[in-house]
Amino acid sequence: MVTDTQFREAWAGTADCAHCPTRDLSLFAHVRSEDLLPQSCSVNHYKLDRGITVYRSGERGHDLFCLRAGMLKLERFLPDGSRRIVRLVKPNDIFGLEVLLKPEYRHDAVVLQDAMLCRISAELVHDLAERNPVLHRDIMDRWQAALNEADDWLTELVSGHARQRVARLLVRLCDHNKHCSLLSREDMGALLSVTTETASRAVAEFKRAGLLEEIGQNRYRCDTQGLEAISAG
Amino acid sequence: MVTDTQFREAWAGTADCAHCPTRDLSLFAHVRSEDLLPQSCSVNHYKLDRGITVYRSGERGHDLFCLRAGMLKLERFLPDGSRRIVRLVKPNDIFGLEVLLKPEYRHDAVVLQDAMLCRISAELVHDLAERNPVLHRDIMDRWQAALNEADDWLTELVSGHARQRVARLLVRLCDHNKHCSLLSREDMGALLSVTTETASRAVAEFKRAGLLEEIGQNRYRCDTQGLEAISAG
DNA sequence: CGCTGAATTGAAACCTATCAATGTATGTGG
DNA sequence: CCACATACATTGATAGGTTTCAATTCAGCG
Repeated sequence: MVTDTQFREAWAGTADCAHCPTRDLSLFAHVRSEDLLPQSCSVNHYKLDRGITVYRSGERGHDLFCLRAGMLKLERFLPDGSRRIVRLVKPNDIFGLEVLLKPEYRHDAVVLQDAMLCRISAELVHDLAERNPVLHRDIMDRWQAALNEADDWLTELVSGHARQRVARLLVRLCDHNKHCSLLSREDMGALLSVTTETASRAVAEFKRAGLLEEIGQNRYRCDTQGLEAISAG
Repeated sequence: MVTDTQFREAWAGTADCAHCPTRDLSLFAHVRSEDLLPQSCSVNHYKLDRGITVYRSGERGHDLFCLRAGMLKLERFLPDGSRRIVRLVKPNDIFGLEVLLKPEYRHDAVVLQDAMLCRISAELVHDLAERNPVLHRDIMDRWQAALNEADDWLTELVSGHARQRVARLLVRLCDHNKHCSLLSREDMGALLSVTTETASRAVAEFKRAGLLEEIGQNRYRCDTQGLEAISAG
């Protein structure tokens, strides 16, 4: 987990939520601006490098997070030690919501791409919700969003042949320009319930077929049409 | 879906939520009793037979449900027509929560074992929440419960060999007496991402090995220890 | 008693996991 | 700057598991 010391080192400033450039996309979109002034709304943000674990499953904690940039994975461990990624966190997603109910995290949260994130205490959220009942709805929206994502995965990413799953994942990773950064093959495996080698074979095959074209350091241009054709079977 | 006519036929009475025998386990556990009197809290309950579809994915709706007895599945369809079960609903679980945010269901909800359920309008929940802020917390608890279930499935039921998955499912289906009713092999397949035949082979093997002993019409006594050994690999 | 749908079983083709080896990029110390 | 170590990706070969397609058995029901 990130220790207090590490948080201090990774500290990137105090957030000014009332004037957040992406406030409309944040959890506090509908909270009154006067409730978000720094004196009553204390939120810090941090820059965390790839590989850092923000929190671990079972660990006690009172903060939830909003990812501003980069990417994270939420993962769980099985009794036999194997690992499964259950969600990817993208910019403007909230993670660690579970601390609103119980001060304990339910996943390991690990940075996949250098991240910028806001740390928000559960207490603050509860206080704001009391004065801004509309926030309850926004919180529920976030919960539903997480559930939708989980359901999507259950339907799309764990059924069908390995190459279909990999293709579906790649399509999901693409941005609006059809560009994407790949996960490590091991992470792909942990996400799709296949082995590292199988994930690697599928990716390599897509590269050879020209469906993935390298345009930089782990940046690829994707032939989303072709990949979708494979997704469908 | 269940039409209004069918709901009328399946109608089993008006619920008296204030005196519900399982109120402590219900969504309204912490709502003031005076707010649950029949004149202000209109909830009907229904008896639905196996095979009935309560609602369909994409269908418009304003009611959520609490399952009192029996079992349901929540399923989704993939573009290619294949089917995946993403959750099982057990007594005292809430389903259809998503209508609190948007009047549209996100799964097909189908009765697996003859069910008794309460139908609660989203409007009622919103009204009660306004007067009983504590209800917000209970709603979030339900959302988190659904998410936990989804995550559990993502970690346990879709990884490992087919016989492991079937074994894990059977353990989950067992009640406190180690008794359970099996799903159809087709449903098991849709739930575990394996084919009907593979699910059947695993179940048949467990029967032969004495891990499942038939004690009645689709009722089995399970050797949970043995099944857990198989779950582990 | 035959009908129907579900469960089971068999055999072959196919796919994936496994184990092992090779290739490739990055970073470190001499 | 190069040699080397390390981590990760890729590839190959084989064993093993799952799907597929087909046939058979079984159970409930009119």
